[in-house]
Amino acid sequence: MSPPNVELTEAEWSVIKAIWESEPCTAPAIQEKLFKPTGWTYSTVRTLMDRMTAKGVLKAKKAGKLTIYQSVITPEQAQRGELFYTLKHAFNGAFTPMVQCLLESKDLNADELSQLEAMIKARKKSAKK
Amino acid sequence: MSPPNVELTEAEWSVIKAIWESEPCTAPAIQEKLFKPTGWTYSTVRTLMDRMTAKGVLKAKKAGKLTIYQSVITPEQAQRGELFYTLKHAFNGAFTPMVQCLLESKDLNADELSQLEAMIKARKKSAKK
DNA sequence: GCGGATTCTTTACAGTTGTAGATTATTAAC
DNA sequence: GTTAATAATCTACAACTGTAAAGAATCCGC
Repeated sequence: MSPPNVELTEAEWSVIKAIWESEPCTAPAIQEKLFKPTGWTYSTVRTLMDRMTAKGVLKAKKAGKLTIYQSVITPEQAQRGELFYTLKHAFNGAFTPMVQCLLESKDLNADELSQLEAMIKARKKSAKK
Repeated sequence: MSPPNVELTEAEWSVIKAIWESEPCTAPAIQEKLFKPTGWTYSTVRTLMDRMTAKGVLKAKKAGKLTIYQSVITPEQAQRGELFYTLKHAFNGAFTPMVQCLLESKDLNADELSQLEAMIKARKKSAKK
């Protein structure tokens, strides 16, 4: 059934990041992890997780009385989803301007820039063949 | 008052893009422009524009009975806003992985890659000094 | 098997977003 | 001046989001 179309809200991002770090996991465990940064109660986290399950980005299985959750999408899939959303809406799908905007906005040091260069070189090689 | 915090929804992106192309402009004009791709009625477009004005991304001025709209943010500001949102949520603020994800996802041709390389080189130069 | 702890379920509610109809005001044209 | 066109205002409403309380179920330890 192909990777589901990823569209995560801000709160859902927090949740799925916590899940990725410790799946399979339960809602109470995630709530505990998120409590420090967000202050969310169990109800809140549970609601989010159930909605995400309904959306297809998580899957839930009952083990006795516990509900065990797992992500259906990988971080990479989710990241790509977000990035493509932005690419499409904000940049009309134009890739180069998007990178340019990034380059101009962030204050990158020489190291980071070199790293990017290396990445591009590598890419060139593999693409070319 | 510094550039307002930009957070545009999907529909709002459509609207502001149309506005950028022809501001200052009226709601009927924008509705007409958007009708082809979206099918939105005047009411819809007008509501969006007024909400955007309330949010501070547009400004409206009455000229007789007409309301004339203008954007308060530039495309660059809006793009940066989106990009930073994604950077923060999906990539925990890590720039390099974000570019990497882009490089891996899109099938870029040699030309595009060279262009990126050139951009980085230019950046290096100006950053270094 | 009772009681406290843990987890789950149900319900709620305010704010935002996408969408638009109905009604009113304004204006330009006769 | 009356009318047709244009534009504006007001109101609405369902879906989605962020947030959570209240109550019910279950389980562990005694």
